[in-house]
Amino acid sequence: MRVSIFDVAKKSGLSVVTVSRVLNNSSSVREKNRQKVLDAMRELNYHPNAAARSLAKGKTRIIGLIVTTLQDSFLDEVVNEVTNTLEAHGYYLALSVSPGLENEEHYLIQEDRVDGLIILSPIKEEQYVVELTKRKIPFVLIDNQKIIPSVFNVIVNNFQGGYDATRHLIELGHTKIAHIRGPEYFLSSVEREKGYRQALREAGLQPFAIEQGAFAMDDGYLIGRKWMEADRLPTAVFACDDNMAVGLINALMQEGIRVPDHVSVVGYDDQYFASALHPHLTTVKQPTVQIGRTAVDLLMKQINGNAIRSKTVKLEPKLIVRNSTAAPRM
Amino acid sequence: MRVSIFDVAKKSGLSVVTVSRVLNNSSSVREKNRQKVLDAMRELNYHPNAAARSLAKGKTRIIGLIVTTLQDSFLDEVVNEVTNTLEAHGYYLALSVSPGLENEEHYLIQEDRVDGLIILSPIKEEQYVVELTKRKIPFVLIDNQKIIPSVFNVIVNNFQGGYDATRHLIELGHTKIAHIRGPEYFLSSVEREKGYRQALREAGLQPFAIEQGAFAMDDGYLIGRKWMEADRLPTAVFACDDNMAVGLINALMQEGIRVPDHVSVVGYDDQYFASALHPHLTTVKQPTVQIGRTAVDLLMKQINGNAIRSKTVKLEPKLIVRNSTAAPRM
DNA sequence: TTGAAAGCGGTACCAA
DNA sequence: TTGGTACCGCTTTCAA
Repeated sequence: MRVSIFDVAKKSGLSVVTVSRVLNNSSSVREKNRQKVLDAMRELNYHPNAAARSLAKGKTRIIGLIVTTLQDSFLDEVVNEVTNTLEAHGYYLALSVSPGLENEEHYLIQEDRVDGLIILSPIKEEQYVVELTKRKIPFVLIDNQKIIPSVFNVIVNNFQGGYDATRHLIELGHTKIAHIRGPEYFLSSVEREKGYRQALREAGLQPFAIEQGAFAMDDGYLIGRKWMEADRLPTAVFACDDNMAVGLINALMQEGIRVPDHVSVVGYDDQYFASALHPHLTTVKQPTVQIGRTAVDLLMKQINGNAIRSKTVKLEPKLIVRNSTAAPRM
Repeated sequence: MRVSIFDVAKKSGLSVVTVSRVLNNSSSVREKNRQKVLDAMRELNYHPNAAARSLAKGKTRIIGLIVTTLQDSFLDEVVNEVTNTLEAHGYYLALSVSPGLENEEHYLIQEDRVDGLIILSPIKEEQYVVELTKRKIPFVLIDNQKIIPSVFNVIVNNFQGGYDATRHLIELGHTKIAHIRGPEYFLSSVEREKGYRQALREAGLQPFAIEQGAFAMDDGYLIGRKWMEADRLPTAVFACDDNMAVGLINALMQEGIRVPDHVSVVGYDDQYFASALHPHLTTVKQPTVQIGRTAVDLLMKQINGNAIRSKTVKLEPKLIVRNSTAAPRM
């Protein structure tokens, strides 16, 4: 038989109300009685029932985080930070992997299982926006595609990231700088490319080449091979993500073209494997900790009805210089 | 104001009981009335309250999956399979990242938020076993360290994996076969090494060298450098995981030693990056789909009180031959 | 500081 | 096939 709050009340000789107060760290419980209650709980091996608490309070103390994939270093750090920040607020994280909201039947929102939701890099964000707004579930979008002014979101300055990466190559003395961009339906890809172009323009340079891939290592690899076969290699490349950067380096090294001696390469995202491989990849790191913290912050403010300055928070990425970039050979 | 089952009852002109029946797809509701209820639900934009249902039923319909890290391709596939299999059983998955059960305060088990738990590659599994057994929460361990006969677990035949990997190298004609093993406190490491040794023994060969790493790319890299500096390279290597295998290849290629032309390398786990990099890594793949399915299966049987043959299910890994292995040069 | 009683939103039993 | 009602376990008034 399940141990309920009544059993604890009986055992401790106090009422369920007092037990409940102890459970909620309420003030106004005589210390002596609090101890009695705690003792009874321990002896009975009592654990409160989450469903009953949620029902009575109208809150679950759970925040959902919906991600589209688990294959990303980015994710790991964001999840950690979100977990920790939430904990400080007395909330728990329920992670859910879901490619999209096809049937508007996601269990987290279906029955109000969460007090709020964070949605990471959504593909079809509008669906979430519509559904969650309708259900009045507070939510925050991270790294979303379209900026909807009425919606809370945390985004990263991708233009700046592309700019900084390219600027770094220019400052090293490169002039033949190519770019491997991502799919155009990702806002981030487009912005990074804009940053690349802007940096070149300011330096009076032309793009040496611009190729396109879909964030797969093989895309970078094949582009590298193509360049080598055409015997038209840039001296520096800014790739829209680490996968393509590593793929490119892989192709070059295989043919004995050394990075960064012959070609410098900059990636984007700071994936684990990219920093672990030699040469350690120069890349642009997302401010993962800040992203996680900010998202929770925005969510808590919504839930607690606090005033909010701006619904959109834009964070800055950070160039991390490692060993895949160097001055060009003369 | 929240829309409750009473509102639906009123609107549809039926009782809450009937509404509840519709909600649970109960038989014995006149089709006409069912429609009335459904219409009312739609009009009112009604969504049942999960907490109330859980409380009344004594079940949450949620299964927790606790993982120690998100940095693993293995995980992604298992999670997908678990999600799908659970769905077929009418359950939802709540994923939680937690390094261990330090304070025995994991929210998933703290307040019976789940009907069951799957724990993936736990470090300190005893803590879970003790706590969950005490709370009578059904659970299944995946890839656990110690086999506890009284506990349900899904494990993989790591001995076989090590054996197959090594056997593959032997069959290619290699005789100078080294091994990079993992930390000895992982049962899987120990078993894979045993498989390696057994395969060699059967072929009348001696280990060419055995080094140890901690599943980091850099470990493989440094071991590779060490071998090269000592000018004592094996012609084939079986690494205990893909990270170390890739790190090793990285070191070799950097010095112009070609894989598999000069050295063949086999990894373990089939991580995404390992199969994407060139040469595509020959590796041993965990049966992720089967693992996920089996774990859910064992859990459901526990929950439903079905008879169970064996509490431990051992699955077989599978060697995947790609381009990092070839016959030795004469 | 404490407790009695009325919910929170469903489900389940029993009777109609 | 339908509905009245007790109840799931906890929190929240309100009064003492």
